[in-house]
Amino acid sequence: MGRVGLSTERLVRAGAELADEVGFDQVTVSALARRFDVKVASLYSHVKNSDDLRTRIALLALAELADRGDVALAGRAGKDALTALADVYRDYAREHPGRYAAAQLRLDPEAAAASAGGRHARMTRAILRGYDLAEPDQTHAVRLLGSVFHGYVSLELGGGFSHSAPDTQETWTRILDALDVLLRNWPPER
Amino acid sequence: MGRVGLSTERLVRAGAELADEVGFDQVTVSALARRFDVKVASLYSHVKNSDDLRTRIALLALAELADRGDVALAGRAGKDALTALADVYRDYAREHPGRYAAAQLRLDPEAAAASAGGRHARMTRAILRGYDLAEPDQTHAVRLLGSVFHGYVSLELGGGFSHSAPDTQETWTRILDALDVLLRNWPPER
DNA sequence: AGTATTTGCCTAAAGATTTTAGGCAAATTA
DNA sequence: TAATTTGCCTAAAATCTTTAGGCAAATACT
Repeated sequence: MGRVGLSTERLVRAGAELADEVGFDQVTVSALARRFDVKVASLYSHVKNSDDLRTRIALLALAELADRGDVALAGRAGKDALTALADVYRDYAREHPGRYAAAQLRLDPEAAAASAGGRHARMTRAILRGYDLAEPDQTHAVRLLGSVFHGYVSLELGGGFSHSAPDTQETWTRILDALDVLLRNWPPER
Repeated sequence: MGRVGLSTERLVRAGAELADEVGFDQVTVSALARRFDVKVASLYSHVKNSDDLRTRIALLALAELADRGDVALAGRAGKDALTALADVYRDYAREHPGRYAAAQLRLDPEAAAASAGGRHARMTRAILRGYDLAEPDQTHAVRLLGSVFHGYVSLELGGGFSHSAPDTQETWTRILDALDVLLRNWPPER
């Protein structure tokens, strides 16, 4: 039996696909080995252990998301940019639910530092350049946007908004309208 | 060896404690058996399987959260109610991270129907009685509030806001202020 | 080309978790 | 006190994780 050509790269990529197909928590070293028609032990030359595999998938997802964000933000500002980045998260989660779940994995400090997390924070902050917010309000707003993006996408994906009258696209549009208004009229500290 | 007095109740309760201590995804039938100093197989008389156990912990968490919400909302309206319910989620997540994670478990339709999910939706809608929102805007607002509550709490818990200048309590307060303003001036469809 | 070395996937094996089946003794009921 | 139910047990199979050591294919060197 010749060599299949395993590599950390390929394993992580296949792991991400597997996650999208069966759910991130069903991603297992064994399942991945089956997918390559290879014995389980063979994977341990390319990946430290199960946790390492999952962390790498999370890092891949975060990087892919950041890449999409960069593209979406290029040449946009204000509400245009807000909508574009918001849609990046929502669309990615719908296209790649397993990867999106992976991106939510709690990373240890080391992995977190090496992750695209910083890029995400910078992208959100870039959006706010189109609005007139000084610190610390800008940070408050960054956190609000992060919360809404993540919260909405995660609830929608989890079916929290199912069986409901106004469809979720409509709500999404109106929420982004509302956030735009809010950012243009950010209430001062009282 | 006599009987320890296992029951579904006690197992689920202990499972919730275990989740808070070691994380929801580390909650395992085996670990629970060890905690009761009992053989693993003994648990299977009280719980169908691992999934059943986890689902029951999720249902417990959702019910506890709803109970706290009821108490918090009693006699409150408007921004007072908004803040009270928001704090219920945030405080619960901080006190019981494992349970909060459990509450995020994706339930199958049957379990979802039997869950306190409906109570949560009703509580959020109750808050909006203090604001002047007709359908479908009310539903949009319900979804926005749910997104912010869940998104913020989940990001804060995951350390997404760490190493940061304005502390998270400050941001939380300002976000609730902002939501209050937004709900009082909900932008019409354009 | 021929040899040496590294690399990649394998077999073997141990430990853990999940789950089912069937048994015996303690608790409950008659 | 006898009969029945109930609760925890032992046994065992299936799956997953992980480590150790082996052999052959790919790569590098003379």
